Order: sequence, then structure tokens, then C-alpha cells
Amino acid sequence: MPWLVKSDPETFSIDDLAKAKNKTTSWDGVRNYQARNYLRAMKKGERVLFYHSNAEPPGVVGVVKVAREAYPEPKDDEWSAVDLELVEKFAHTVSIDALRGQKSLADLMILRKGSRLSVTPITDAEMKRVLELARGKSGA
DNA sequence: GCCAACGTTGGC
DNA sequence: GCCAACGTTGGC
Repeated sequence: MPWLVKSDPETFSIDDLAKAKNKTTSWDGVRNYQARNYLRAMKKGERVLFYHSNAEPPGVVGVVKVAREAYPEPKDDEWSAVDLELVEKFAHTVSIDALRGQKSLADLMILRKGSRLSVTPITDAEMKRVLELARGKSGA
């Protein structure tokens, strides 16, 4: 299953990931039970959209993948982390406006008002559509 | 900077 | 177990 993770770029941006060792980071600090359960459902190799919140503009900035499935956080093993590895940084952000402009993306949890989940599942079709938008295709 | 939406906390 | 208060998130 494909996924989407949110990050405030002031805290951790896709450029930070690009600079990280092996372009891989431990995705820890999630302190929401539903998001944690999603983390635990991630499988190695699955693709994950990387979303910048509180950015100008907010939107999807690239694709990462699950490099290591969920493991307990060393300092707080009630919670889980995964390792995420950079796959690609988009040439252009797929902005939240662009996402909202797509009927096929209307069900994205991220677009719901007040949605604060930092890890959400998406469908294969949604992943495909966002990748098309990233590559500049506007078609159906 | 504002504020609506949400999750968590804590008194009862 | 309810719910008001509070802190945080995130778009604008």
C-alpha cells in the first residue's frame, strides 16, 4: 500500500533527507496512535509521498520508500519508527491547490479540513495521479 | 498572526 | 465515563 507522510520542513525537509547518510532517516517522534498503527503497517519497499506542511506552498515534494519496517523507538518503546529513504525529489512541488483540483484525489485524507494525521494510507490510483502531476501531466 | 479542528488531559 | 480546558497542527 502506498502512503503519505507529512513533515514541517522547518523541522525536517526533503532536502534534509537528501543530505542524510544514505539518504535515509529514522521516521520517529510520531505520538498519535492512529499514525503509529499506520507506521506499523508499512512494508519494506513501499512508496511514500513526502508532504511539506506549513510551507509555501504546502504540498507533495517527492517520493520516499520504506527502507526498514517498524521497530520500537529506542528511548520510548511504546512508540514505533520506520526508516525512510529518498527516492526522488520532484522538480516542482505538487501544491495542495493542485491536489484539490483533482477529482480523483478528493478522498485524500490530507485534504480533509482539520486533518492532522502525519501518516496516512493512499491508494495506488492516488499515488499514480500525484506522480503524473509531478511530471507535468494535466490530463484526465 | 489568526483561528478552526483535533487529540489529550484531568476534575468530577 | 463525561466533558471542559488546554496545547498543537496546519492552512490561510
